[in-house]
This record gives sequence, structure tokens and C-alpha cells, in this order.
Amino acid sequence: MRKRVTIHEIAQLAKVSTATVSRTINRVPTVDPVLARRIRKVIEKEGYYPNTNARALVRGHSRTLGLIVSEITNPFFPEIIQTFAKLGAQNNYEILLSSIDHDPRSIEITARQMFERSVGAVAILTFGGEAPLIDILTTRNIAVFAVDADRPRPLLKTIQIDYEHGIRQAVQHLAALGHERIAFIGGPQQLKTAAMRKFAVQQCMKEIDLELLPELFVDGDHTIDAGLKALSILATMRDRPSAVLCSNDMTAIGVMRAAFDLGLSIPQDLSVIGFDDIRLAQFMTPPLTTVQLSQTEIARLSFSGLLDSLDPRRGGSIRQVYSIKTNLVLRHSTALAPGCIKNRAATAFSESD
Amino acid sequence: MRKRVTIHEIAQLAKVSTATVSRTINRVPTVDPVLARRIRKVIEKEGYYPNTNARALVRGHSRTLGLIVSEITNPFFPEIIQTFAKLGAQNNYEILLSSIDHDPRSIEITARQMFERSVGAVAILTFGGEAPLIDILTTRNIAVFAVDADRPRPLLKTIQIDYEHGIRQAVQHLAALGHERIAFIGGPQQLKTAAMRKFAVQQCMKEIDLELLPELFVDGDHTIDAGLKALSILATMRDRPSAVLCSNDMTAIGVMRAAFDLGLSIPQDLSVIGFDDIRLAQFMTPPLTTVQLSQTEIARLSFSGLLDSLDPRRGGSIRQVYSIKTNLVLRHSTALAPGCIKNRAATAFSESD
DNA sequence: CTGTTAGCGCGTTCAA
DNA sequence: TTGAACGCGCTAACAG
Repeated sequence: MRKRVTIHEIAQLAKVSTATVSRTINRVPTVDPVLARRIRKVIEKEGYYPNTNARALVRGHSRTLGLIVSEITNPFFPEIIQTFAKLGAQNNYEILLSSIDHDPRSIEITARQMFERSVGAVAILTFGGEAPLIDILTTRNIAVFAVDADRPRPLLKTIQIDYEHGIRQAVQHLAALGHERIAFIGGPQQLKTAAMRKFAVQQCMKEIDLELLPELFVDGDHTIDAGLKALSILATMRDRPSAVLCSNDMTAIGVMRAAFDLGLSIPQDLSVIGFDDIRLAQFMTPPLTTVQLSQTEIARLSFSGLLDSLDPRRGGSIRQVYSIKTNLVLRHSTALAPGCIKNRAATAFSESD
Repeated sequence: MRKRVTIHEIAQLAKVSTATVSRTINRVPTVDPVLARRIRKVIEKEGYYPNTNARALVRGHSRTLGLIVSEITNPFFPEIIQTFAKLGAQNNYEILLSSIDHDPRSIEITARQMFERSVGAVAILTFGGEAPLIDILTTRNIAVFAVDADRPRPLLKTIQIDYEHGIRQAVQHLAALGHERIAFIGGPQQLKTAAMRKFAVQQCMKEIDLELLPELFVDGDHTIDAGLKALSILATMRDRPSAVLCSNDMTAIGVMRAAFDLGLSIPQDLSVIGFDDIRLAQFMTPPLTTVQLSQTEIARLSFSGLLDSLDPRRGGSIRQVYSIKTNLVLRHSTALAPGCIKNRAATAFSESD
């Protein structure tokens, strides 16, 4: 219930000036070790904590890093947040978390918060729709780290995600299993990452001369519900796909659920591949084969990217573009295409039991 | 790239004193509307944002609310965080999020952050292990809202969760379906909420004279993995349970996955009930019957609890103990016990196909 | 209704 | 190596 302890009281009790206390706290090397110990003891005893607001005010910046995500409710993001926060704690940075949604005001509010708080740098991991935010922030002189930004510039570092790498593996895996009618359930196409994923799928299919069936490309919104609905539609087609590629794991989970409702068993009747590799994926029934986009890797890269921007001495500051690969993780949600020639024997066999 | 705009420059440009600018920003009603408009225009034009650090410094507290959770990686929490953050944005509060894990240092770091930032009040939604934090925080005169705190006191409001209500429904539901060998997979017993859940299960079983089989009560740690392992063990028993009650949904998801691996089908061979009702529960296959503990409700209550603590005029300040009920949500992961008398006909029938 | 002034708690000159 | 003094940007008295 006591009032807050200030640096003055510590100074008085330790019989030194506030300046010396300040130096001790900030580990300025020129303080007499004996004095320093005495001061520390007093600080300890009084339970003194420096006031972050005052420090930030005088310094002109707080030891705070912004982290902007979308859809904290999608398990992909909490994983990122967690490792980002852990790194923050380790390096003595506070994290100002903000999530922006479809509401246009939210981006303004977010920018405001970041700015008002004098954060030094912010990571924008929304995977789309970040352009205006980047502009606002960099204009105000704060460093930004973003995913798939068009091109880096001063104050803007970016991480380029190689979607094709993993998606190619997925497409070819499906092709190898004899699938010819492959559906793709995309994300919202205003979302850059979703557009890029879809594009990569199309490219990879062309590469191996797989026919692109427009009716098999449907867009969702990266939610379970979207996957559920999309499959309901795809499944009613006279010539339904034997495999479904999804723009993210949540969609795939919806697909699996819908398949269950429809009496389609995975992978015998329908092969499913997700994207992201959220932790949950491995615990689905059956375990979901998916294209991994490492969440911890993203968190790590963006964190160290921010640190670099803040402290040019860290050497890496020249580095503007980081990159990360995606990779297929094989689990048990895919199988030979039903009716596929390669599958004849197996089919005949299984039909007999 | 321009330097930060301050209140002084706004004052100069608008040809008024800084005090008037300040009043305008803070909507003090006594400012001349004409002046106010002129000032706002300048603010707009210059893109001025007040410096939160400076405001917090002079006011003695920032418009910030602390939110402490554990395991942000468990989908239960992001849901809470989201609605808490939304309420924060609506009411013009910033949220300082912190998650504490098993590392004992993390609680100290967290307390420090809250204190250094001069947050006005903090919600501790860790569901256990919060006692030391509560002490530290209230000692330093900051209001706290916690779950299942032993007893409220000045500066400590609490939300009492009625675990029994929903758990009784679950237990009786299972009993009504003819289950007699009911297993319970608990959470880590140092976690208060886990202990309470287990206790409630035992009580409710006693109430209806169900025998408590100690070998069917195993403890996990609220992760999918724990559920998976627990069922692997339970399933190998010579006389295995026909139903499993889980201390949370993640555990139940693990159980479902293990059941699949073991070739047990849910609910025919094994009934499963979860706890929490995370959003994912309804999308499991089959959809998981579970005891709902509303995440949005928790977020809402704790948020308004904090607001009350901060502003006694809000009337509700006398209220120290909030409460919330749990309720069974019936979905499709439970069925009549195999071999149960009530089930004879159905069993005979299904055996014939 | 508006301007002047005095700090909020701290880091950082500049002398000593 | 240490201390005195100034000011970061803002709000809250107090005059006017």
C-alpha cells in the first residue's frame, strides 16, 4: 500500500546523488564498485523499480517492440507470439502486441498505439494488408519488419517466404499418388499470402502438366468453417476431386470434418493436405500431411531483424531480406487415388473385406 | 523521417498555449469550440499524437491494463485475449499482455513489467499459481482480478467458477448412458483449477453412488500429448473404462487421437467428454461433447471488474466476487455404454451389419 | 475560458 | 569518479 519508491529516495538512503543511482542501474562502468554495491543493496531493500515511462520519456524511445498479428484466434499466431515474447523477455524488451482485423479503424488504432508508446521497431506478421501500416510507421521513422513486402527500403526489412518449395512437393506428392482431379481451397484473395499460395499451386500444377480445373479452385477465408463449406460443395460435384489442397491448416481441419460428415474417409476416399503445420495438425485423425511454414523460425527471424534495425552495430543491419523455405511434412492424410491404375490391386483387395 | 511533433509546436501553430491544446485533446468541456476546432485541425495536419509515456508520467498511471495468462499456446487463452483486447480498444485502454510459464523467473519479470509500466490494474487468468503474483501486485497498490482466489480483499476481486454445475451434468449424462467404469484424466495437480475439476468429478460421482476407481483417475498436464498417453495406458487395462472425462479439451483431443490409433471408435467403443469448450471442440470428429466454460464471459467479467476497480464511481466497485457457471454442451462424442443393458438391443442390431 | 508555471521520474550533460 | 542542474512531453494547479 506504500507509495511508489523513486530514484530520489534511493539516492538519499544510499547517500549519493540520483545521477549515481541512475548510472548504477544502467551499468555505466565508471561507478565505484563499492558505491554500486551499497546502492544495489538499498534498491533491493526498498523494492525499487525504475519507472519505464519516465525512462522512455527522457530517452526518446522505450525498450519496446511492437508485434502486430491478425487473427490471434488462429493457432498459427499464438505460436509465433509465444516465441517472440520469450525472445523479448530474454533480451529485456517489452512486447506491445496488437492484432488487427477487418475493421479499418483497427489499423489506425494500432499505428497510434505503436507511435504513442514510442516503440523502436515493429514486426508486422499479418501476412497481407500491411502496406498502409508500413507506410505510416516508416514515415514516422520507426523500423518495420514485414512478411513478403514488395521490396525492402530503409527502415523496412522483410522476410521472403518460398511458398513454391513446399507446395511443389505437395502437388507432386499428390500427382505421384495418381491424383488428377486436385482441388484447392484458397484463402481470402485480398490477403497477399493467400494469393501467393494459390499462385504457387497453379504454377506447380502447370509444371507437371496437370490440368487446372477452374471449378476445383474455390476460395475460402482460412477458417475451419470455410473448409467445411468448401468441401460440402466440392463433394456434391458429379466428378468430385480425389484430393484437396488447402491454403492453411484450419481449412484442412474443416475439410476433414466435412468429410467425416459426408461419410468420406480420409485418406482412402479423399486425400487432404494442409498448409502451415500448426501444432494441432499432427494430432488430427488421421494426422494431417501439410506444408510446414515454421512459426518459430518466423518469430526468430523477425525478432533478430528488429534488433538489427535498432542497433546497427549488430552488424546484420545491412541484411534487408531474409528468407524462409516451406516443406512438405508427410503424415497420414494422403493415399493413392481411388480408381487410379496404381491403386487397382489395392482397391480390389480392400473391396473384398 | 521527420522528428516527432510535440504539443508545443501544435500550440505555436494554433497560436494558443500548450495547456489549451492539452485540454482540447482531453476533451475538457470548457474550451471554446472555435479554438478547439482550430487546434484539432492543426493536430490533424501535423499528424500529432500525444506521447503516452509523458502522459503516464505526469498522471502517475498509464491507461494500461495488465493481462496475465499461462500457455498462450492452449487455444483456450487466445480466445480470452481477443475479447479482452477488443474491450480494451473500445474503452481506450492498452493491454499489456504477459504469459507466465513454469520458469519461476517469469513471474518476477511479469510483476516487474506491470509495475514499471504503472498499469492500473491487472487480470490474472492463469487458473492457478497466481498467489505470489497477487501478493506482489496488491502490495504495490495495484488492483487485481483473479480466478478462483481464496478470498477477496481490498484490491482483489475474483471470479468464482462453478465447476460442479457442468461436471455434474457430464457425470450424470454418462451414468444415464449406462457407463460405470468412468475414467478421469486430470490436469497437473499443482494447478488449482485442475485440482478443483478433479474434486468436482469425485463429488459428483459420489452423489449418485458411482464407485470411484482409483486406477481410473490419472493425472496429465492439460496437453494433447497427455491425453494421448493417458488413454494408451487406460486402454491396455484388462477391464478398460467405457468413458473418459477430461480435465480440458486439449486432453480430450489427445484421447480422441489415441482412440483412433488404437482402433477404438468414438463414441461406440468409448465415450469422451472434454472441458472448456474451446472453439475447436465442435470441429473434432466426432464433435466433442464438453463442459463449457465461456471464454468470452471470463474476459468480459474480468475486464469490467478491472474497470470497476479503477473507477469507483462505476458503482459496481462494491462487488468483489463474480461468478460463472459451467454447462455441459451435448455433441456427438458420447453414446450408450457398450454391453450396457440399455444397449443390448442396439448392440445386437449393430452387430448384424 | 485561457495562459503561466511547476513538476511527474529519470538520463545526461557539464563542472568539479 | 561524482553531483548539480536541466529538460524529455505532458497535465494540473493557479491566476488572470
